[in-house]
Amino acid sequence: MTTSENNIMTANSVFLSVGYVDVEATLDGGQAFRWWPEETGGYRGVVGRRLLNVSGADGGVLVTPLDDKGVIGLEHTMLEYLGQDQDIDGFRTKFANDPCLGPALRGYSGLRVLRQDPWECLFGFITSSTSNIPRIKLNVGSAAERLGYSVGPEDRDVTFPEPEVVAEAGEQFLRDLGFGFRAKYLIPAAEAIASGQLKLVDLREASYQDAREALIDLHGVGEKVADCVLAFSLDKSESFIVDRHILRALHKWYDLPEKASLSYAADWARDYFGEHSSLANQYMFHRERLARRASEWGGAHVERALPEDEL
DNA sequence: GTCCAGGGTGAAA
DNA sequence: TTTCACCCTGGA
Repeated sequence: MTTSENNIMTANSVFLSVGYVDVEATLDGGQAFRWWPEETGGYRGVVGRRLLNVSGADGGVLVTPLDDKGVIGLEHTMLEYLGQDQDIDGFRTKFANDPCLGPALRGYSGLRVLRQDPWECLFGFITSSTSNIPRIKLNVGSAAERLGYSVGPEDRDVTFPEPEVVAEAGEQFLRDLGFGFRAKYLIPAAEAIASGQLKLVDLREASYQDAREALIDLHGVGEKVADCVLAFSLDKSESFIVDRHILRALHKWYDLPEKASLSYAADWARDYFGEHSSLANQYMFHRERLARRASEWGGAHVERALPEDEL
């Protein structure tokens, strides 16, 4: 990873000169589930063992430690977490004239694909099955509060519990926290990782296909969840996540066969977007969400001609 | 109060 | 390939 010399470290915070980042959409937009807005601005969360506030700043982000460990190491940690080594410039250039992404990229450049801890990411997306973001945050947050290690004054200021601890807690514990049927998937997954049967971090070095198959071998991990974990924690920028919203977007903007299944659509998109699939995926998802919100507000019909000033 | 959707998966038809 | 149960929370 290259660290920009324009990053500025002071006693209380680190400014990362990484260009404009939409902190809300990136940290609290469905990639990660343990970032919370603070009344004083920015988002509060834990990365590794560090309790942080991350806020948007002119030309980058400002990272402020909320624990007593100072700023040492934060630059490296957060550049990595924010996916700064991804080929954002190449992506922007290559798809500048794309029917869906072109307009989005011209008016909007603040999305990043996070590089999270693989275990926390896997836990979060197994939990996401037939759920919604508020509930996922509720579930993941409560499990972390009960099982994680405290690194700050608030209940939420905890590290994510190790797989051993989750495995030890057991299925009924998670059911009592409101995980529902997902509890019976999470415990075996925790056991597989705790035992070393599945070495998650090693999948960063594996091919996309091999890593994907290894994840899908876990009960409760299908193609969608696997692609989320691959994109958001295992360095697989060729991963493209297809849910029903993305499928609709693909039909709207591209010449996709009428009756394409989710699986077919994902293959098509990976072929089309290549190594930029995960970035394309985030921009498409965000654009679709903005359009949906706009229509829910009873406002302008933005389904077809998306006004660039709303991007 | 009821109804329903929510960034799915696995098993059975 | 399609259908259905699986849990449960918040909003309509």
